Amino acid sequence: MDNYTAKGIKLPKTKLGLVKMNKLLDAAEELFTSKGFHSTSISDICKRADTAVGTFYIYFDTKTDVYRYLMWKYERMIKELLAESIKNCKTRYEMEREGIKCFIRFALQTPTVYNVIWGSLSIDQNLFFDYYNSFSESYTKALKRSEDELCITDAKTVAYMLMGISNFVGLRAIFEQMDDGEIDRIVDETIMPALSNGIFENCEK
Amino acid sequence: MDNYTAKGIKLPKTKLGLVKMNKLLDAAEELFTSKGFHSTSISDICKRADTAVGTFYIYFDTKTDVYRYLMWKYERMIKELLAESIKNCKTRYEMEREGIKCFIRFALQTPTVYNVIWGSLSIDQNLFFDYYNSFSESYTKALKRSEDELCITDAKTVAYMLMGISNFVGLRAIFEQMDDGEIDRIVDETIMPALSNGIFENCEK
DNA sequence: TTAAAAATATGAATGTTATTCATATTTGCT
DNA sequence: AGCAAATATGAATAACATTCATATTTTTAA
Repeated sequence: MDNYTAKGIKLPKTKLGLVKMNKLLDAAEELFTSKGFHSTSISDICKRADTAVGTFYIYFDTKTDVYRYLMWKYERMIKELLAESIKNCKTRYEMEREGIKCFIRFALQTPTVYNVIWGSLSIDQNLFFDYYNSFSESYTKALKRSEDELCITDAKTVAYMLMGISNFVGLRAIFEQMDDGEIDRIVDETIMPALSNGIFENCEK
Repeated sequence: MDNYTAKGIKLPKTKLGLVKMNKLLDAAEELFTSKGFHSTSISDICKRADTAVGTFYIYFDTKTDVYRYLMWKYERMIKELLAESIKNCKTRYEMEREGIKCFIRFALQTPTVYNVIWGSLSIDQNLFFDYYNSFSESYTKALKRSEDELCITDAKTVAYMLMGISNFVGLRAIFEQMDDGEIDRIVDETIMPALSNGIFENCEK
C-alpha cells in the first residue's frame, strides 16, 4: 500500500515533492472553481502547476482523487468554521442564527462547495451519503443537547430541515451575489422569525 | 435554425425518426440514472438504442442536450405532481403540507432526481441555475398569492427555505428508505408544527 | 405508380482527454 | 562522493465526443 492516505493520495517524502503536490492541489482547486471539474483537464492542472502530466499521477491515482481530497477539505473547513462561529453563543437560538449566517457566508465565498459536495453524487454516491450522514449526526446531537430550549420531538428531522434551509438560502445568496449585509438581514428578519414563530398568519408576531 | 427546439434537440419529421429519437432518449435516461452522465458514452446510448453514433447527432447537438431534456422532463413532472397534489386544498397550510408530502414521496420513488438535478452542477451550471430559478419563481408567486394567510415579508427567502426543507427531508427519506406512513408522520408531526409554531421553546404550543 | 427531393442512417475518421510507462533527473543518506 | 530511493518527464495508449462523406429510406408531387 506504500504511502497512500485513505483519499487516493500518495504523500511525498521530500520537500520538492511536497512543493509539487501542493502546487498541483492549488492549481486543481483554482481551475475547478473557474471552469468546473469536468472541463478541467489534467494537462490544464499540470500546465498551471508547471508540472509534467506524469508527476500528477505520482501523487494522485485519478482526477477524482483530487476531487475527493477537496471534499474532505471542505467538510473539515465547514465544521471548524461552524464551531468557531458559535463558540460565544449562550442560547440555541443564537447558535442557530450564527451557524446559519456562517454557512451562508461560507457558501457565498466558496460557491464551489456545492459543485464538490452535490457533484459527488455523479462520482461516488457513498461520498455524498457519508458526508450528509456525518453532518446530520453532529447536528442532531447538538439539537438534543439543547432539548430544553426547543419544542421539538424529532431532532433528526429538524436537523435535516435546518440543513436544507442553510443550503438552499446559501444557494440563493450565490445566485443573487448577496453581500454580508443582505445575509444578515435575511437571517435576522426572515429565517430566525420563521424558526421562532412559524410562517402562518395565526402564529405569534 | 432548421427544426431546433429551445433545448438543443432537433425534432424528427418522419415516423421512423420519431421512433429512433425516442429510443435514444429512453436509452439515455436509463443509462444516466444507472451509471451516471460521465460514465455513459454516446456509443453506450447508441448500442442500447440499436442506433448508429451518427444518428444520435441528427437529433441532439451534444450529450449535454440529452441531459438538458431529461432535466426539463423532471421539472415538468414535479410541477404537475405538485399541482395535482394541492388541487383540493383550501388553505395555504394544507397546500404546504400536501406539497411537501408529494415532493418527498416523489423523491423516494425517484431517487435519481437528485443525481440528475444536483448532478447538473458538474455538467453545466446554467442547467442547475435555470432549474432552481424557475422553481423558486413559481414557489415565490404561490406564496405571494397566499400572503394573507402568512406572516412573512420576504416570500422569496421563504420559498428557498421551504424548497430546502423538502429537498433535505426527501434526502433523508431516501437514506433511511422510509415508507409513506413515516413520511406522513414526519410531515404532520414535525415539519408542519415547526412551520406553524417555530422550533424554540418560547413559541406557541 | 414513379422518380426526384428531403430526411434519415451509417460507421470510419478526427481531435481531445485520462492514464501508463520507460527513462532521466534529483534528493536523502552514509 | 556515491548509491538507492524518490521524483520528474512527455511520448505512447486507449477511450471518448463529435464530424463527415456516403448510403438508405421516406415523402412529395407529377
